[in-house]
Amino acid sequence: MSADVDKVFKALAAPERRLLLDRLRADNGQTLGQLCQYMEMTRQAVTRHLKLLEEATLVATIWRGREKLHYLNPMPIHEIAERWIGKYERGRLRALAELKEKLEGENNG
Amino acid sequence: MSADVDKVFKALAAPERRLLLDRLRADNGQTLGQLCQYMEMTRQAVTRHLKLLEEATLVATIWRGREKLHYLNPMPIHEIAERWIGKYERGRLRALAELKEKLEGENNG
DNA sequence: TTGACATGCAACTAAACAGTTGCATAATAT
DNA sequence: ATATTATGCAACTGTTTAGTTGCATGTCAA
Repeated sequence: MSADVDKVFKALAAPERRLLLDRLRADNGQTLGQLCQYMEMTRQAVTRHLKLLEEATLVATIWRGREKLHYLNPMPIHEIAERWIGKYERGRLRALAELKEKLEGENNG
Repeated sequence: MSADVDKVFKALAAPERRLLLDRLRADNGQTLGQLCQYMEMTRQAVTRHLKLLEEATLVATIWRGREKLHYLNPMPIHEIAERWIGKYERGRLRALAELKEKLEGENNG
């Protein structure tokens, strides 16, 4: 059901791929050709980035004739926010206070 | 103020580094030696992972004598949740519905 | 049915990354 | 003072990743 967390994190690690997601968020259902317009690299390179996004299930595709439409799937990002980042949000202030105290204490002592 | 987003995403991309963060979350302020116990690699390799986490400001360190203490800084994760993931959460259901509709439509048509 | 177009697939290259080994330095303990 | 401990730094290696070029395939339009 949920995409492999590691694939999602790895897919999100490259700014080029985050840009592709941003473009789909702004205008969903774009073709490869359209997405290439924003990218400073060959079509084939863009294809690879999209493949990684697809394998992380961050993007789903549909063929329409000879065109391939790309759709954003926000679920994996949602799941990371819920399950992984949420874990770090709980106790965030505690950790921050602890960190601040330590840093200040060591500097003065 | 806020860490470079790209560094944070890249730092989070490796499961080894996420494990280190998990260990610090469970027990903050550990030394390099302690952190090495959880990792199946040399001390020097762990040092590099910690360096990347530190450069992403996900970890802050203090020297205590010859020991280096490592503290989790949850702020960058918080900021990513707020500024980046939040952007995708807004309109999440819209995007999901749109995706579902497209997928089903094309399969039947 | 031919030409243009949208895309896929594969081989290659260059750069980035993760890990190793070996040696150096500084703090602690005896 | 000396040995031990905790760590840093640098060179090297193997693997992964990002990008390129070239060619193949299928769809659409004239």
